[in-house]
Amino acid sequence: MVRITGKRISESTINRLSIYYRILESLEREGYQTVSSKDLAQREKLTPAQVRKDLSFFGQFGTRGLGYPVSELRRQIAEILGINKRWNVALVGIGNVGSALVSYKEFAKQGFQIKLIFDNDQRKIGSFHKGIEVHDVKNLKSLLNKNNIEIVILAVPASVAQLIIDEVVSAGVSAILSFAPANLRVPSNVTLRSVNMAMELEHLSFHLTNENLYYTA
Amino acid sequence: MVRITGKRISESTINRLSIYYRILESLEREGYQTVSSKDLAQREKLTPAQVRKDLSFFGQFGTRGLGYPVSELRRQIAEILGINKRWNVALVGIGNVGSALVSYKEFAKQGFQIKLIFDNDQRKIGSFHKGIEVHDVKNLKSLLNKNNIEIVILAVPASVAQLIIDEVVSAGVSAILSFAPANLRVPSNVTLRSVNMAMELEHLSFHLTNENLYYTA
DNA sequence: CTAACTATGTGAAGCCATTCACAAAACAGT
DNA sequence: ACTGTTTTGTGAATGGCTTCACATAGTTAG
Repeated sequence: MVRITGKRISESTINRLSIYYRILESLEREGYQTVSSKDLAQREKLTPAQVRKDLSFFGQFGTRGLGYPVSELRRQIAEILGINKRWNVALVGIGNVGSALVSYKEFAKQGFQIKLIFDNDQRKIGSFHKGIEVHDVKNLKSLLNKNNIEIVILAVPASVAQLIIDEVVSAGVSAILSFAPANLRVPSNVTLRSVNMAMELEHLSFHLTNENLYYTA
Repeated sequence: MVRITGKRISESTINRLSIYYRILESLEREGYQTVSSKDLAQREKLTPAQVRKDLSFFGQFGTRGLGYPVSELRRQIAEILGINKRWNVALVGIGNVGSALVSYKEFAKQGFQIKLIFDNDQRKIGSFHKGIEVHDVKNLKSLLNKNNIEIVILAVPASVAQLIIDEVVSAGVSAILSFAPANLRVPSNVTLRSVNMAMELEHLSFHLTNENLYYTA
């Protein structure tokens, strides 16, 4: 899908970069100086070739005969993933899921800073969550622009998700993370990631339901 | 990966079954009797061939020249996904994320019933959430067995996630949904789905960071 | 400095999911 | 009943991701 200097980078490769990043964080804490593609692969259930191929899309980071420099590679992956900078995030919908997300420490740790919260419930508008004021969703577009919001997190009911997405897109935001249990559409220049917990559970129940049939050759 | 009567079913096919299911729910509400693979595909951005191939793994549900019967197909997919029955679910970790999950109505709607909650915080143990008592995680294994828990949802810090997974697995549970931002391991007979919100955001920041380079041929 | 070893980087091969294309089957109108 | 149209179901072709395999290059020990 994605190309960088002429090469196509698959979504799975990006996923694995996130995984490598976490492993490298651990290795750094554990005091390792270098790590081989073999060791890196063993920590997950991947092949060494996969690790090398993934990294090769972005440059040459290793030393033959020695492996990859742990700290340096971690830094490089952070740069590739864009998590070495700060991102301005807005959250739409401060119900159960939204509240949990505001308190989710992992976000801030990685540079994702929630700057604005929106809701359409008059009782919530004006209240504060973790020091952030809840704004009326009517002012969504103008406030997104004024605050240079780059990423929007959606924690709203499925029924209104598409409406809000359209507005967010028209405000020029091109990265959206949705928690609505709905199938949503965005233009091709916008990246939408969708976490659908119901779908995850359906995967599990599928496997539970069909586990005795997996190998019915 | 998965085989049913000799055919390999990919994870993506299962994902799409969930999607078809939601579309069919809508179509049913809208009063449609039948739907063609073409119409079904158009609602998502899929090809008609994809829809037909996905369904063909599980049987023949359509009528040539006419299409698929909406209600009947929805019912059939529900059966394939195993969401026509009730599942006993336990939740481990009743922090921010855990609390949101307990209140998440979509779960119950699909037959996923949270029967037990666990935590290791003495202040939380004995309290109630939506009518469900919080138990000491020390009693995890015995209570999972006693209550015939089939699915476990993990909303615990990354640092303890693997420990709890190991215990859950040893209790005989073979379906786990984790919200811990960690890379986790399970035996091959256990299905683990992992929702890692930090990874989702990293995807977004990758795309934001590299969007000007996508087509640098 | 040399020899033996280790591990990267990458073209080629293999494999798996998606798409194509068409025969088969049912519908609809006459 | 017949003809033309619609749409499924599926083997074959395609395309893309993963794995293989090896040349290359750097390390380590003597």
